[in-house]
Amino acid sequence: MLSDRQRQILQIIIEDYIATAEPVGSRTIARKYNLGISPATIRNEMSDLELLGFLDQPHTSAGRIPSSKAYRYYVDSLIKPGSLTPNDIALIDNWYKERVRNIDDIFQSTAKILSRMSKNVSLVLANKETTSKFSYMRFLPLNEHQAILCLITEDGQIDNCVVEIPLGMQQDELDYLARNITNKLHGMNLDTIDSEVLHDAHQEIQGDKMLFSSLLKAVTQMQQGQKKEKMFLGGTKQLFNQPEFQDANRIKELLGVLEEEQVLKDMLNAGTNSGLRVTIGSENTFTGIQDCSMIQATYRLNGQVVGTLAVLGPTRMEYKKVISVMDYLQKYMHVVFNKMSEANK
Amino acid sequence: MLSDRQRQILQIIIEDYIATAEPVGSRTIARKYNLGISPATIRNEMSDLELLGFLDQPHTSAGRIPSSKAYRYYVDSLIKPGSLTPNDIALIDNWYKERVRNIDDIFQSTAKILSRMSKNVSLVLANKETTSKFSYMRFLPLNEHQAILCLITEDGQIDNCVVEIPLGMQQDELDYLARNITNKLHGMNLDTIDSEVLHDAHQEIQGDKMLFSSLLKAVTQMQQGQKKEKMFLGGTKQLFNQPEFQDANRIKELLGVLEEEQVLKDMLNAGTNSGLRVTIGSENTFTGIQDCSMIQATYRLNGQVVGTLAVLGPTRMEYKKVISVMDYLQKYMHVVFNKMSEANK
DNA sequence: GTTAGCACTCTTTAGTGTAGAGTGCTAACA
DNA sequence: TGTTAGCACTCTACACTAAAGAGTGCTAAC
Repeated sequence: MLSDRQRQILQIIIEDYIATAEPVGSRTIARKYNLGISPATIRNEMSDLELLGFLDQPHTSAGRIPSSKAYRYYVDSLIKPGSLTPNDIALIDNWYKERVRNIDDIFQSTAKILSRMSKNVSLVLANKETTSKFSYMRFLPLNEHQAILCLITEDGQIDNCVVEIPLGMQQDELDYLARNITNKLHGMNLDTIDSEVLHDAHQEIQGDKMLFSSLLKAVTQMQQGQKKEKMFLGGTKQLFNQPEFQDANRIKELLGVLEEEQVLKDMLNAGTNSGLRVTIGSENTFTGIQDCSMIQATYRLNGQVVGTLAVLGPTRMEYKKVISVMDYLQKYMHVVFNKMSEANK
Repeated sequence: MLSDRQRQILQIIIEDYIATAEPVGSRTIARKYNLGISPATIRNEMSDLELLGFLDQPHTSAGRIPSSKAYRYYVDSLIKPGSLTPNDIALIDNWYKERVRNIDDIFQSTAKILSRMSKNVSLVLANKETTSKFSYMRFLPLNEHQAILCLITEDGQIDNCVVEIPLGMQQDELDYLARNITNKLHGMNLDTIDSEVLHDAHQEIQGDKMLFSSLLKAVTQMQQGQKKEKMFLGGTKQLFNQPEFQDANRIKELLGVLEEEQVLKDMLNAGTNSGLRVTIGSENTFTGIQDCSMIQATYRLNGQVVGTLAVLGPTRMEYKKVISVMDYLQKYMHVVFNKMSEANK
């Protein structure tokens, strides 16, 4: 529906605006880019593009800036999948080598490098929703009155809580008890164990309420530990170097959004189905970021969603670059994760 | 060294400026406060106070604002220990009742209420530096190749790591090993155990490097877990509602400071010796907050520093109110902590 | 010692003029 | 019919000016 020339002009305007943050005028285009047509012709095309809703004009004597519709068209139809420069690739590779010790480090490092390369805020959500299977339990002695109740899953996770020993109960009785309960629960998915399932165990404990509630507490604690979502933010300061966020009130508003961890989580979880998701300006349903764009990608391991990466910035964002970076990071995380699980074997 | 009248005028200027954030002029004072003297007299006194270094003048035709020296004098000599309003007390009491489940909740809640009542940023540093004594270790079975190494301290803390079982070694051999090492280490302060101390243990393991390094790893992991300082921030957004922080660049600078967790920790740890510490404006040695004041208090339990509370804001701070709030919170945390350890008994 | 009076200083706000950038329209051209 | 040169027009940004307002410092009188 757009002519080749219109597409060309639109792309130039978008990319020039992304680079300079200044409205783009017809003369600028004619001067900077060699299209072989005069400013007047460009003006006519721009006028048409504005009617079609692709361009906005801040005021009569300013150049044009791209509308949300233009960015959408740009992302969907104009961008060709680019690749990173060798420099960028080397930067990322070294980045991880120096920093990664455990899983949290991976997410943390990813947040940092992502914000650094995108010059915007990065959000990394670690979904630790893994469903492990219950293996066995033990009471480790502590003192006369207390013991440590340990739950162990088949994949080697362990959780514990301190319990009161019923008066007069000996360690061998506790061991017996642990064995019996273990027999009942062994091999069960951790998240299917609830107070009802534990009811059988209750009989083992012969109605000792304290012991039972401790057991329940340890189980739910472990379940929650598994479900935990962790959010890593990077580059808040950088975001406020963007020329669109130089106003104190705007900064405060954005800070408000970034402080609400739950809102951020909701935002990231809203688009976990597709591979890569770009939400542009007014497409955002969350208040406070309607002049922002967000690019997010989920990262899966063995089919399970392990994390979500996202970059949040002004609609005037380097979509091409950010998308390439996220693409690469997605692949890279795979490698890093595999290395890590190798190391744990 | 100051006359009664000078003290009175100084106090009025400070408190008026704290309340309004506007330079205070001689006519304003004469109009608002009934001192029985004319603006001209007040002007003379103000002139003297300026010479003495207590007042500054932004420009010739503006009123006066208090200098750091004035705030210092105010805090040291003019403030009378005030008490909170019943409203405030009720607010705090309810605040904790609703929110506190575990230790981290206490710190988190404290940060929130502190920032809310001070209208500035609150910092709460939880020093978890407790030195527990090593009790015993165990190898819990996991699978043919791996076991879970558990370290238990006398106060019931437990830490673990997954270790490779040397080829062909049986569980009873592991148990034997654990018993022997336990005999050597039992009762030792956790932080005195290092690779040298573990050398004896090394002989027990008969030179198995893997096992030894796992043991070392578990011990250091546990030591680090003990040392962990945790920082809770509250009310960043509120700080930027203060009229002195309405400039985008100033906001960015402050954000930079608040993002540097290590700097904040150093700031808080710098004044842990005294009970209550007020650092005013240029007294601050950390860059970026030289127009800020910080009020901090350490919270001790059984003589050990458990946490540090602090409020960071512009030098124009409601010292009186903040000091009372921190006073109260300090006492209140004591109560909450005791309740918590009661519950754990 | 206190105070009224007054000149002086400085900020703030509104208003004016100008340069510069960019557009839209029209008429001429290929 | 598409393209372009030319020109009037619009709007912003910036500099400059003027006037109002707040507050001081000084002096002379009480």
